[in-house]
Amino acid sequence: MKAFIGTFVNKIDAKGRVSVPAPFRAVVQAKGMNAVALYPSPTEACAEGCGMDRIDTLVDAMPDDFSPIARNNDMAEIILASARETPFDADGRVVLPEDFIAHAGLSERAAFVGKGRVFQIWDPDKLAESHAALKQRIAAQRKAASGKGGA
Amino acid sequence: MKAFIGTFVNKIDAKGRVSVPAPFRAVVQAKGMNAVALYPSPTEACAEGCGMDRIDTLVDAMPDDFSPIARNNDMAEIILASARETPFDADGRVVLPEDFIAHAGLSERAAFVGKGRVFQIWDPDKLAESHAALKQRIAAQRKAASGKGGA
DNA sequence: CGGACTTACATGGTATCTCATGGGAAATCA
DNA sequence: TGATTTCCCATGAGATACCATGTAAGTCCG
Repeated sequence: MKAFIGTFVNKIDAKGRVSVPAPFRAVVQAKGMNAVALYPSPTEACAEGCGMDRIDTLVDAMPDDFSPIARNNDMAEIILASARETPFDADGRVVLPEDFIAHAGLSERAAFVGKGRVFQIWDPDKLAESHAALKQRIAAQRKAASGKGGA
Repeated sequence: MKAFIGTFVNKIDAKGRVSVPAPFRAVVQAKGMNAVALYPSPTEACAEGCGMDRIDTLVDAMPDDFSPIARNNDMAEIILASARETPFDADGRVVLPEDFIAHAGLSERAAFVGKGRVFQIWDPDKLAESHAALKQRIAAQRKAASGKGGA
C-alpha cells in the first residue's frame, strides 16, 4: 500500500488553491479516488488530509447502533464534523477551505508533510518550529535511555 | 458509500425553509431519494436527519412479532414516533417543522453537521459550545495518555 | 559528450455553472 | 374565504472547470 512520505512546499494562490504534490496525489488516485479529505488537526496547528477511504473507517467507528449506552468516539465525531471532501481539479490542485487556512495559519505557501496513512499541511515556518521541538524530544529520549546501555 | 461529512451553515427564511447543503443532498439523492427524514435528537439539543433508508434500518430494529416477551428498543421507538419525511423542493430546500425548530433552539441560521450515516442540525451558537466541550474532552484524554511516553 | 527536445509538474488567469436565497403565484386545507 | 403550504422563477455570489504559461528534469539524438 502506497503511503504519504516526504515533504513538499507548494504555493497557495489568491483563490486558496494549491497543487497537491504529485506523489501524494498518486497515493489516492491509485485507490481510484479523485479527491482528498481535509480537516483541521484536532491537536496541532495544521490541516490534515487523507483519502476518503480513511473517512469511511471513521464512519464505521461512529456509534451506529441505537443503543442509549453507545460509547462516544470524540475524535471521529470532531473530524467528521469538520472534514471536507476536496476534489482535484484537472491539474491536481485542491481549494483549501477558508477556515482550514485560518486554523493552520497558512499564508503564501503550504508544506505537505507525509505521515504515512495521512499527511499534514503546515505553514513552513510553523513546521520548522514543530520539527525543532520534535528533535529535542528525540534527543531527550535518547539521553534518558542511555543509562540503560542502549546504543 | 457516501457519508455526511463537514459543517455547513445556511439561513432559515421566514417560511421555515432552509437549503440542505448540496453535499448532503447528494448523499441521499445518490440513493434515489428526494427527501430526508428528520427527528429531534433524543439525547442532544438539536435535530437529526438521515436518508429514509436509515429509517428502514430502525424499523427492522423494532420488535416485529406479537410475543408478549418481545424486547423493546426504546431509541428506535422514540425516533420512529417523532420522525418526519421532509421532501426537497426544486431547489433542494426543506421546511423545518415548528417543533423541531423549538427543540433545537433554532432562529436565524441552521448549522448542518455531518456525523457519517446521519447529520445534525444545530443552532450555530449551541454547536460552538458543544464542540468546545468536545475538544476539551479530547485534550483531557491526550493529557491522560501522555505519561505513557507517546510522542 | 553536449545540446535540443519532450514530458510532467506547478502556477496564473478567465469563463462557466452551481448553489443559496429571496420573492411571488398557485394550490390546498380548514 | 382566509390562512397556510407548495411550487416556480429570478438573481447574485461563490465555487469549479477550463485554458494557457512557465519551468525543471529527463531523454533522445547528434
